[in-house]
Parts: sequence; C-alpha cells; structure tokens
Amino acid sequence: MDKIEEILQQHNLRNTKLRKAVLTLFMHADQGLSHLDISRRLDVPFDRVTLFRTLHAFEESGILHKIIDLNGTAKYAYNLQGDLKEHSHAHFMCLSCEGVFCLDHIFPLNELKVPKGFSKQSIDVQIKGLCVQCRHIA
Amino acid sequence: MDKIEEILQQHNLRNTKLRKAVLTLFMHADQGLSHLDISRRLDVPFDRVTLFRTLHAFEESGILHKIIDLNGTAKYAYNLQGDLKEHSHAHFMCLSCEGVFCLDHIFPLNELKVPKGFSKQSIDVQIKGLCVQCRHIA
DNA sequence: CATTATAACGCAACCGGGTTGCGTTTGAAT
DNA sequence: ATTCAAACGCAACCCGGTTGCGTTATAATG
Repeated sequence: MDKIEEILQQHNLRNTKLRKAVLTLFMHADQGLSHLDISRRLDVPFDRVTLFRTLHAFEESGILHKIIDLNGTAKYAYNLQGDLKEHSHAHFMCLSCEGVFCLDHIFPLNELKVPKGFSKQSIDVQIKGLCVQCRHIA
Repeated sequence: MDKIEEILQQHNLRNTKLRKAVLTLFMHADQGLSHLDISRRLDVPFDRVTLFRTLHAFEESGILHKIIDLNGTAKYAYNLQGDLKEHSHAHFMCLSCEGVFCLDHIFPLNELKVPKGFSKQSIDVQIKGLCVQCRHIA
C-alpha cells in the first residue's frame, strides 16, 4: 500500500490538505462514497465545489472510478486494479441503504449480442439486493 | 398491440390528453425517453410536474420501467414483457449520444457470487459503446 | 531562502432533474 | 345531472452538480 502523498505525486496532483484527507477516506472505505458521504466524514474544513473538483481530478487520473447509484447520484471508489480507466468489475447495489459495493467478478464481453451496427466497448453489471446490515435489520 | 385507451383503463388510469400522448410516444419509441426527451416531443401543452407524476404512475403500474442513464438521469421504456415490475433484460448505453436501448438478452442470477451475508434479488447489465448513428457520425 | 508560475482553492451564482403542497379541473362511475 | 377522487397546474423548494473568477498555496527554480 503506497503512502497517500506518493500516490498524489505519482499522478501529478499537489499534496493539499483536502486531497490527502479525501484519498485517505477512500483507502479505508468498504463501499462507494458520494459527495455527501465524503462531506459527512471529512473533519477538515472544505468547500463543496473544491470537493467536486477533487473527485473529478481523482477520476481523471485513474485513482478512483465513478459509479452511478440507484438514485442517479455519483459514487466513487478506489481503483484497486491500478489506473485502468476501464474497470469492468461488477457492483452490488443495496436496495435498502442505497450502498454500492465493488465485487471482483469480471465479465466477458464476447457473448453479448448487440443490435446490428452497434459497437460494444465495455460492460457493467449491477447486482441488486440487500447488503449484510440491511438484511439483518429488515 | 392494444389500444392506448384500453391500456390505461386496464391499469386503472384515467384517459387524459397528456397520458394518451405520452403513452403513444412510448409505444413508438425505439429507445428510452427522459423527461426532457418527452417534453420536446409532446405537441400538447402540459405541466412539467404533471409529466413527472405521469411517469411515476406509469412505472408504478408496470407500463414503463425506469433506467438510470450514464448521466444519472431517469429514462423510461415501454414494458414489452407484460407488467413484471422486475425486468431483467440488458440495456445498451451509447457513450456518445447517451441514448439507452433495451436488449432482449436475459441473464441468469445463479452464477454470480456476492459477499457473505448479501442477498441478491435481480441483475442489471449495461453494455456501453456506440449506437449505429453515432458510430457512423464519428 | 526568495521568487515565481500555476494548480488548487473559495465563493457566488447558476443549472437541471426531481419533489411537495395545495387549490382547481375533469374523467368516469352513479 | 350529480358526485368524488384522480389528475392537473402552479409556486416554491431541494439537491447534485457546474461555471466563472479572483485569491491562496504548492512545489519547482535560481
């Protein structure tokens, strides 16, 4: 596990308080985090626009990948498989808490049929259901 | 193909000008339509809130199903396979025009592994790429 | 250490999708 | 023709996200 400062450096991103704090959050997160999720967890003071721009920067540089949750809001997760902009693992979406969890299962593109003239580039699989906590509560 | 009026009647929905117009649009649509898409195509005057409520009503009654597109905005499409609230076909998402197309391929839930304690209820597959038009333009 | 360029920040203002509340209209059952 | 709830129309609001622009601070350079 690289140090936070080094990761930022490696991606030509400056070492600011906010970026270090945000990246640290993601290193320890067990699920996708939205702008709101992050806002609630940050202890350092910050500007919401800056946070949006930080998330963009992290996504652009391949540190994070973006997932649209069931509500249509963006969540982000740390890119474990290096800096591939094209991630292809599946996501589990909890119907109760709206949480998003990355799964490591990879899917083959080949077998899928698309209409004539369409070209496929990647596949995204979402599995919906209940996560552990929500299943125990309900 | 049932008549518009009958479909509405069968779902205990009243035959209003807007609802007939909206449903007619969906019967002839070749891809998912957002609130904005519909607004642009409607010739009858209408209120935007009423249109939102109409879409909800159609989804509730199983006439349409909702798909969140790559931007996180809701699109809707006519439910061909009857009124199953649980649809399980795949969707093609065009990376250029952001269009959403329903595919008829069905996926099996069984083989997918989810973390311990998670329960899976349905699966959604999104294939990303370029649709015919966009491929020819670009 | 001082200088400097520019990446990142902070703030105000804005945008679009979507919702809520409430009074009015209208479809369809009687 | 009457009736009543479903649907409508409008105002106001909420939230996620973006744009523009002037200011601050990181990190490279001498």
